[in-house]
Amino acid sequence: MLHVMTLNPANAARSNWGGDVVNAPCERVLAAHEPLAHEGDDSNYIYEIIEGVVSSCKIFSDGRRQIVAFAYPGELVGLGHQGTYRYDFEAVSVAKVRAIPKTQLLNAIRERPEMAEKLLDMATSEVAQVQEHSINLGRKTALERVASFLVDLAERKGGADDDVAVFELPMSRAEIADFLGLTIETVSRNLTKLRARHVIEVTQMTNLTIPDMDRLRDFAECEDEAL
Amino acid sequence: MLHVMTLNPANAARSNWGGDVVNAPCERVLAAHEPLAHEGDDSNYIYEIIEGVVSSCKIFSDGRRQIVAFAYPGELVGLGHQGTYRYDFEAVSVAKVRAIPKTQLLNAIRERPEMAEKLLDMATSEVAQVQEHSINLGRKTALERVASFLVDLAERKGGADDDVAVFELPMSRAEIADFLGLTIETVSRNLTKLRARHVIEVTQMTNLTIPDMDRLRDFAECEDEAL
DNA sequence: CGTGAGGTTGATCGCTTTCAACGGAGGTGG
DNA sequence: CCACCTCCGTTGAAAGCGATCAACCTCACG
Repeated sequence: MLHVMTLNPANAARSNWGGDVVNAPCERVLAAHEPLAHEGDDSNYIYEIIEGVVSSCKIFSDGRRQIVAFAYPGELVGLGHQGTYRYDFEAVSVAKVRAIPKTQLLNAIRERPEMAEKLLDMATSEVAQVQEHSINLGRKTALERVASFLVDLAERKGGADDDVAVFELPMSRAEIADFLGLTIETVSRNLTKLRARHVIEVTQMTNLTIPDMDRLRDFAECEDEAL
Repeated sequence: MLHVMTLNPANAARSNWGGDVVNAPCERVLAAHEPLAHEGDDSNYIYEIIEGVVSSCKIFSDGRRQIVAFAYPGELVGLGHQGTYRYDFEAVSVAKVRAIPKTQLLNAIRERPEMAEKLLDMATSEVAQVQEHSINLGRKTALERVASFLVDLAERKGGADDDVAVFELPMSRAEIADFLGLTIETVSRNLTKLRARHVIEVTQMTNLTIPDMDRLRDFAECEDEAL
């Protein structure tokens, strides 16, 4: 049965998709906010996130931005972009990525069928993530979106199904806003609202504590949080 | 090089993913609004759309709905839903689908590597579609969303890059609204706004004419409509 | 200690929602 | 054949949520 690999931190060290057997890994370290590739660039490489977070962002001619996804360690960026990239890719915080030439990936698929299966798993789990996010964008209030985002982040970072979560926010308010389809101000207001109700505790801007995940989940209005 | 197959009507008759070589196709005809599967059902089958349109819908406990995607002929529904389906699937109009047992699909992947590649293409193109839609939901105004939706629909139905498009709207205002993250009233208002500006012509509710696609594209605010 | 970037908070505006009424198409039964 | 009903779509008026505009705060850095 096809199954999606869990993308927990324990997997970060080794390659999820099996690319580690290929030599010349071509790793690249990115500073915070350093671009990895731009929309329209030739999509010669697919990038595997080793450490940190990378954003996929669409910028409109009038300045509007939408971050389509954050890619975390173990995930791929640039898969399925034929010819040229459809989005800007940029490191959110310091990040390390492995550049995989598309041609090499193609060969790997052809030679090792289990590789294709693994990539299919990753692609379908990306579909699931983006679909879940489009539900947030389409039908949730600002508060619910912020709460959903924090739930998602906490489940990635923190221990699996812990009741309490402590973690760092790698992204700025602006990036959260552009991901959630809101403004910086609205994100800030709703974070303080959650703080006021003691759903979250914020220490020095970038450090978060969630004393009760289930309470946060209530604010996210997700009946099926078991993704 | 990986490339996504074009999902134009010409391909609708035969199977896009190659499943036609497998016998016992198990076709199913659905009436308008007939459910194909429900969220939480065991995901034993993947469905290939042969004719018509099928929606993937999430329903909240408080009644809010979000249609995550419309699946058109040649596309798959249920791919990557492990264990149970994550959404309700339902025919928008009369539809014909082919039910493919998951186990059979798995075997096909293992035995025929080019099948895995094809499925990967379909999955990545689904990612692209959903990402594009989440941009609409996150950063576009109601008018832009409606226009974008019509552009998308016209490009699927009408001749490839025709200047003028004539086609039928298979879905109701409610379904459009739930797809675009709007209300029925807002969809209606913006359709009349487009009609008032002679961007579209509506005859008997379900029949649309777009005299100038580029003008409609202007309203969609998509600099890169070449997807 | 001055400066600037990022974050918070407040006041107002505007787009979309909500509530409500109306109209047309299709179906049913008298 | 027509009255009646229901569903769907449209249109109008009012309300509300998030955006916008603006001020202030905090902290890192020179």
